[in-house]
Amino acid sequence: MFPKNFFYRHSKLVAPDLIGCYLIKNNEKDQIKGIIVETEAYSQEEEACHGHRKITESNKSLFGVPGTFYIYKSYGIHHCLNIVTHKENFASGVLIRAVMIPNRNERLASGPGLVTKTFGIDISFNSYEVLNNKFLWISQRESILEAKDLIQTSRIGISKAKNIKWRWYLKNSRSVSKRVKGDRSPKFK
DNA sequence: TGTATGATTAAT
DNA sequence: TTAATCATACAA
Repeated sequence: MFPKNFFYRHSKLVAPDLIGCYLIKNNEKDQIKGIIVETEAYSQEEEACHGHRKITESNKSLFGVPGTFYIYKSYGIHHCLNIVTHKENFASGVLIRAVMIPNRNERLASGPGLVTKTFGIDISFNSYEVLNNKFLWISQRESILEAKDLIQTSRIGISKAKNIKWRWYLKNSRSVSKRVKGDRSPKFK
């Protein structure tokens, strides 16, 4: 289980800790399970965060209780899944960018819009609890990951605060959306 | 009321 | 590199 205050920390601390954890969804007849291999942290104090400017109807769940979901629609097409972190009434969260198949280094969903598409996650999960959730939840990873297992780099697809390195991914995973130059992990075919 | 713009993806 | 696509934010 997660420590009591796991999500009550800065998003830049929670994001790397979510790598290796399981994202699980129960459907009527089956269950889908993946290992999180890529995350990004966002926080009110920097410009790329949706809540940097002010609270609105669409971003208000990002200001919610840590340990709940923040889901938004991107480019009018894709849903993106976040876990709210840090503290209430403060915009902060971790974007789940890629997930791989458990026990096999194979692609399940590489890209935030594909994660929600693969799992069938839409806005209806917005602001629901991450733990103690019967339909969609996250469970703790089984093994300890060390810093050498992760690559830390800058976030993708943003126009502001590009210098901040708040993106993490599992080294050697075939299910990452984009690798840094020089990372020679085998590409998924 | 009008316009610009994404925490993207897939195809070129 | 670019089109697709649309709700939202913000200006006027």
